[in-house]
Amino acid sequence: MSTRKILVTSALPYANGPIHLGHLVEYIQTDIWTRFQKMQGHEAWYVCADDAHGTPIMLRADKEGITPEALIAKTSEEHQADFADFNIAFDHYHSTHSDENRELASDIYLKLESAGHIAKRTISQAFDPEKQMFLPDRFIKGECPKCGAADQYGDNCEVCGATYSPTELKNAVSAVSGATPIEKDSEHYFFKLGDFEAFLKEWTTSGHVHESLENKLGEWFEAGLQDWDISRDAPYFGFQIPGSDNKYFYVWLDAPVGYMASFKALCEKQGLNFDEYWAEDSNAEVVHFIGKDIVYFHALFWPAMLKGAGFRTPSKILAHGFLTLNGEKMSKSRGTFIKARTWLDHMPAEPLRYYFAAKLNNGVSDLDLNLEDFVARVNSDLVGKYVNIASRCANFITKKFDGQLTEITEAHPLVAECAAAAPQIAELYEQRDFARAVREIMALADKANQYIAEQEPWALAKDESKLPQVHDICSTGVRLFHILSIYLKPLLPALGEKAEAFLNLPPQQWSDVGQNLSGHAINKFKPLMTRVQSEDIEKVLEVAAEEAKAFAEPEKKVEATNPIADEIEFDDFAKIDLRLATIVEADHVEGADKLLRLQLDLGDETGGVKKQVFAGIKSAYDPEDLIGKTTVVVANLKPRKMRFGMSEGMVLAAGPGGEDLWILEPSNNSRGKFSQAGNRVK
RNA sequence: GGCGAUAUAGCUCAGUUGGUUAGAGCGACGCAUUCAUAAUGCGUAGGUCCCAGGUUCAAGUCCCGGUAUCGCCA
Repeated sequence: MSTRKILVTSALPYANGPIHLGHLVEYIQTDIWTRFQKMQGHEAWYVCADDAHGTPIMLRADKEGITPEALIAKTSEEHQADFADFNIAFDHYHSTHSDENRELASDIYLKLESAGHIAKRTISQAFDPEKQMFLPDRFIKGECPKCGAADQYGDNCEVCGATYSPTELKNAVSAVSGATPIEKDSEHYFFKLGDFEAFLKEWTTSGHVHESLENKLGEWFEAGLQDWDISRDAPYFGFQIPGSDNKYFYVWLDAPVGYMASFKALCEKQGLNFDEYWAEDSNAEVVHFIGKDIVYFHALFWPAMLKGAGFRTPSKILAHGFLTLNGEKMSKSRGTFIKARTWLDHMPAEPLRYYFAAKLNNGVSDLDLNLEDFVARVNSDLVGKYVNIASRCANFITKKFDGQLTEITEAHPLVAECAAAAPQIAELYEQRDFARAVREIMALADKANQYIAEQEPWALAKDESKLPQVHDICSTGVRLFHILSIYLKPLLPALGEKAEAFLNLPPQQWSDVGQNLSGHAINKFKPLMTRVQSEDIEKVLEVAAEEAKAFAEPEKKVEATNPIADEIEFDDFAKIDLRLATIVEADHVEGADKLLRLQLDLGDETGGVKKQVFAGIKSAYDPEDLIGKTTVVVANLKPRKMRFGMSEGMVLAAGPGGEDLWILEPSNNSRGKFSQAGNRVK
């Protein structure tokens, strides 16, 4: 088998927040695949970086009173600690805010520009006059133009699902300063994606992306490839575009370049040849693992950029689905948003690696973390089946045979069968069908346990003359455990190391599956892993629930502008006779700015009392809309002489004033009954 | 709203180009066993393959319509 050169990447996590379990699906998937390739003896490199640019990071740093550089340095440290503790073994972890990335992004841009793939034109965009900055869609809030829902973002409505442009939003405000955005012109730079249509059509349908994504890509082609806006105006945290005054690369332009930049840094560290992997004629493999949400960037923009700048294009874009928790989308407010660190505070990393692997295949379907299933599956498979094989054999070897294995016949049917599965399991790893690989491996573990149960070494051990048989059986069991350990090692690197320590073997490669352990001395068995406790899961969920509260509360912490009045006795309230009344007449009052004159009918219960009331609701109601409505009136208020006539009561209304004023109207009840004028309000 | 994906046992999932009686693991129940971290082995129960049409000798699988869930809309 020839040695492959493979550069592997995971999508770059954004430096604006912590790593959560959803992120980990991808990093664990990528890590398993890369570890597998390394075990095969291939030259595989796994690089990643923090995605450190863009408006959200700039604003967050501003809010925290630190520089963006300080913010991303802090985040990077946290991200790397999280990854390390999940045994994600990057060969290099970089940042898109790095010299390598600046050089590469500029280089790619300049090449695209000189080849005529960059267009410049002026567009009009929302601008925050207070902060003196252009506002991305996500930073404009207002009312949905379709359904009127309040507090919606500038791109789509979370209530009715409508999509629109920020300029259509009603009563828009800047989420940054609260100011009303204005429209402002600015020159933007565009990458002419359409120039690459023919290339991309060919590229995307020739095995570089998963076929289930071809439909989706087809849609995009059908809609027509549009120019991509790659510039942002200052202030912006990013790289200045060469040859421009105040234009910066849009974060998504330099993000994928970060893959190259991280690898470049690795090259300097390891003395590798960058061009061997990235030159146009490179025969190395470049494999990107991504989530299905960013296929557009990786399957269209990215290969087009590389092609246009004279670099090689990716070998594979591998997209996975999203993580759900107990069947539901992870949500910060519902307390199902679990950070990597929260998990690690209460649980070991490897069971999660195993569980994800057991459910990952090469498709893009979503993956559910069912916590009950997780506990049962991990304990049953790993402790009950796999570790148990070593555990039940080791004592005999240690106590009766001084830790020495016997002559193991590789021709033993079960050993032969187990070892013969190597190519098939390797192929499943290669195809990223980890779920199937896990099933195959566990089926072999079942067979090992069956074998030991049938042979009953514990029964034979009672008879001195049968000890050689016991030795054979248990040595075979250990050998089977050895093979299974190699199969599981990409998934469970830490457990694999413990297994190697027990087996007294150096770090195992895939080819060691065939290694004969005859006469080999093993070490005393120590429990390799402990069972996952559901109480620990509970703790994780409790912390997530706490965080959900903290997430929800700040919104409620508003200053009381209109505090509740002093307490009163019931008698005080009972003195007020509130009645339902029908508005029978309503008209404007000559010479009054705020008043409307209402003629009210207080209904039969009052003996048909009619009252004239002047109400200060002109700013919010037209008289004709009021006629026929039933409302609430203070019926026993002492009449008061006003300039325009007698006011014999008071209509109740709520709201701060102006257009924001609402009179009260009784609602129909659930039994379909209607209230009547004259009913007392109590 | 447009487009896409998914729907199979209590739970999590397999089911290859349509082809006998729809499978696995976990869970439940029963039995056996005690070397092993209450770990293993044998067995039993459990399914209207989301609903409704259609194609076919034959549909979990193909086609059409619907429902639900999820995602994407640069």
